Amino acid sequence: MSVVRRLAATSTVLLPEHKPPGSRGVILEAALRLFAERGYVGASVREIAEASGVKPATLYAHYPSKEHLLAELCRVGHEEHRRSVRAALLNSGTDPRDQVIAYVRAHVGMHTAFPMLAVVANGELHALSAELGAATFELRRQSEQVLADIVQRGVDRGVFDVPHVWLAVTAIGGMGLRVAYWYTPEYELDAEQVADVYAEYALRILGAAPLNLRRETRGDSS
Amino acid sequence: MSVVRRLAATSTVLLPEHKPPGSRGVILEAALRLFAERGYVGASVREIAEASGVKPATLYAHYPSKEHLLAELCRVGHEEHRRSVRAALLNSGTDPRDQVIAYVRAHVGMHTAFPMLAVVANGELHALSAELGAATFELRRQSEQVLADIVQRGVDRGVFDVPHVWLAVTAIGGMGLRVAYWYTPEYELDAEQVADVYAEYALRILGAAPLNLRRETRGDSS
DNA sequence: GTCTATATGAAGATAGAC
DNA sequence: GTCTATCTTCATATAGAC
Repeated sequence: MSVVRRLAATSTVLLPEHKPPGSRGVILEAALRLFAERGYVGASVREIAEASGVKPATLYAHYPSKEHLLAELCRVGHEEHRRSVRAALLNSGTDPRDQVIAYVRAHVGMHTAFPMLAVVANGELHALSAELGAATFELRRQSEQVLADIVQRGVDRGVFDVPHVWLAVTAIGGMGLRVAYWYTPEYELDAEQVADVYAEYALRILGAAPLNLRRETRGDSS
Repeated sequence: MSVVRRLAATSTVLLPEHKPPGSRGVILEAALRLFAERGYVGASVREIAEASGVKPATLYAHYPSKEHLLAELCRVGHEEHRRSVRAALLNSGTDPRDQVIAYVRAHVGMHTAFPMLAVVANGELHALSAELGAATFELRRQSEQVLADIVQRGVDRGVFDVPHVWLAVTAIGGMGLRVAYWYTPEYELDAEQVADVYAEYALRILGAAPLNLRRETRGDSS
């Protein structure tokens, strides 16, 4: 028995739209939990099968290999991330500050809503072969670029003021990534509140005029 | 062959003071590299032995088990982190802003100087049994608490203004942790510059009056 | 699709010579 | 301390009946 869990979350949380029907979906969900808790290499096909209520051989009727299970989870995770960020940006207007708020709320929201998916998709991507991982890797690169473009546009307009654009992107992206490891629904703040606070921190990193929480705590809206 | 490396760094960087003399040290360093690149479960005793230039059985003359190798690396990593933060705080005076700068520079500096050690000590700690991991886990808890105390003290003095103290700690700590995964000595900024920029971002998260980089870019020092 | 049974290799660890 | 040789268990994956 280990001294610390790899992540705090205990429920799998894989949406119906992420999950194929029947045994295929049950197996995928079991793999998600075990990959998240023990890592890709540390979770065995036997364990995944047992957690799915089938025998190990049955698994190979649905997925050609354990690696294909990981590839599907990485793909689903990054697609959920992209879907969430895109939807948020479509509702955010043209102000770079609003766009950062939208991006960070979606980014953090994905990591609180699907912590296991985020841990696996980000933290186990390296275990995929070039063939199975290339598509997902490209999705990840694009997600970073979207934020970088927003930040750069804000800098160009004089709305943001940062010592280094790319380091702001790594800082904002990195603090959001980590949320998947410690967040649980039992946390004193709910996911919305965490996302709001992190969005405020992102704006502060960017040297942007405060929009959000400060309005409530100080009453000095713009 | 994988599509992405788990971390960008390629050199092991284990200081003489971290490393026992003789074969014991060579084995520890080989384990560090392999645990960092493939994870604890993904690196085999055979590989570690081969990378050390010894046979697998020889390894057991120095460490009672593979898990003991990981335990030593986790301990060394967290002790280096504590040592670095302590030294920085002893030179930082009593102003919470200076203390945050000192903490973040040391925190980020540890993650740029010893990326493999940081990745293993943080990212593989969960693989340790309660018995072997308890001491290291306590070190990690204390490190977080040190930052939390600094932030709380700044808030109490009215120097910092944050919507949520603990979320500021997770944000600042988390963005620093991630540095170990992407930083290499070939990066366009050197480690000092990265640490400085991240310290500035931490101050901004905390709503502190700018001290550092702004002075150089704007000339409005306090 | 799911099973039983198993092939094949690699894992962590140990015995005992030198 | 280091080696050769090996024990035992577990890994991923497959064959073929139902």
